[in-house]
Amino acid sequence: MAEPQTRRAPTQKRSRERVDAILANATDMIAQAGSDALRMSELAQRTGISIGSLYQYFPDKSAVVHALAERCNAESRACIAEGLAAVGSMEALADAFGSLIDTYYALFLAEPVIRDIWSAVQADGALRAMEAEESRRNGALLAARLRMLRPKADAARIEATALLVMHLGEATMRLAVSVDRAEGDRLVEAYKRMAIRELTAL
Amino acid sequence: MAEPQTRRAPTQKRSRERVDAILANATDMIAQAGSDALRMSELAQRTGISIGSLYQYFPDKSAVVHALAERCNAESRACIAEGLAAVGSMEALADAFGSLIDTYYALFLAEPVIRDIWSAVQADGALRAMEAEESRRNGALLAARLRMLRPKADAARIEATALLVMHLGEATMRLAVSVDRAEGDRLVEAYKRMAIRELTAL
DNA sequence: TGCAAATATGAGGATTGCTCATATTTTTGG
DNA sequence: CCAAAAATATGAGCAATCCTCATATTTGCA
Repeated sequence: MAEPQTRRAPTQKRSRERVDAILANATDMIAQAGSDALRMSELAQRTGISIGSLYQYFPDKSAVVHALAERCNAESRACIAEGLAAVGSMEALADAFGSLIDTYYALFLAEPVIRDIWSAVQADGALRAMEAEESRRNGALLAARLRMLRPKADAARIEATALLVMHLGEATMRLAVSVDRAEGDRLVEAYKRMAIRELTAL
Repeated sequence: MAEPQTRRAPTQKRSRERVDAILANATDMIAQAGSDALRMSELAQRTGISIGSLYQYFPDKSAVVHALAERCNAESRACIAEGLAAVGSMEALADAFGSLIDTYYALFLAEPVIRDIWSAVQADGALRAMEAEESRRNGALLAARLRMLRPKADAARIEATALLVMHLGEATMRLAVSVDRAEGDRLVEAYKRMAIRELTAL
């Protein structure tokens, strides 16, 4: 573990502010020109620091993208954990899952840059693996609830279903925000129907 | 249309052979070292041609990846078109769809490099858009059949469902080939159940 | 055969991630 | 309060890589 994203732990206040400024500027750049357009030299210039200082905080470009992705992941992880926290029945799970998807979708719509950050992640081999891990973690979260609610069901099947449902949820979001709003809504609705039916059928 | 992937149309036999050799070597390189490791200079060297010649056939690196992806897309497009060709009832559609997925899955398992080519596509902004187009085309193929079989159903909903089912099929494949075989099989089975249920419910 | 068009070549221009020797600022110890 | 040491900042420049273009070679054709 150690320090996967920042080179030196930003202990001083100035350091933390600087890391925040770097990430904010990186987000702006990606939002404005797409994930392909993130240039380390420009990022340093925008932040008002030298290229060397930028590399003092982030060991490489990948780490900047990683940090951005980690923020998104943390946010959605929190959504998921909170949404599933107090679920005690299959009906409650279906409801919770449905509003979870709605929240997640709203988040994607409100922050279109999330999609571009995802693209940036996909462009980097190491980060793709990290993202797969994240998917698996979210699947495990859902699987844990399902095992509680369906103690008789086959554990492996629960595991696979939970992973699939989460993974396809992400895929649906990315598709939904890339089409016009009305169709995006229909896609999300269809996904919710499918997913909830599959979960309750376990 | 014109010539989206090769700079000059390979009219002479030598040219066609050369293009094939380039693509074969590109496939090998991606298979061996991942999609990040495709170097134009190395590709030229392996093929036994100069870097300049390589650029005579492909306007840029993106075009090489595009050509590879186009081959995969053509193959799966053919699968889909063939599989859905003679479908006359909803039951037949369900069957056809099921074995379509099986075929597609087998293709992915047999050619793991397909996944890496997909990664390479994702790493390029323009190619991502191309891939979205492809997804939409496949969705349209399925939607056409569905409109025949369900003339009363809402066209927009059919459209959205078909697109979603196709898109999630691709997402499922990518996930399934990245985990161990037994779990991959379970994921594909779960997806088939979900998708067929959603289609027949239209 | 001889000329024109097509094709091949690879040195080098341009871009960009990243390093490292040096300079500056901050902290610490007396 | 000062000097030494530690931490941080700087940006010229290295290395890797994509791609161009002026030149050389090969091919097709009259």
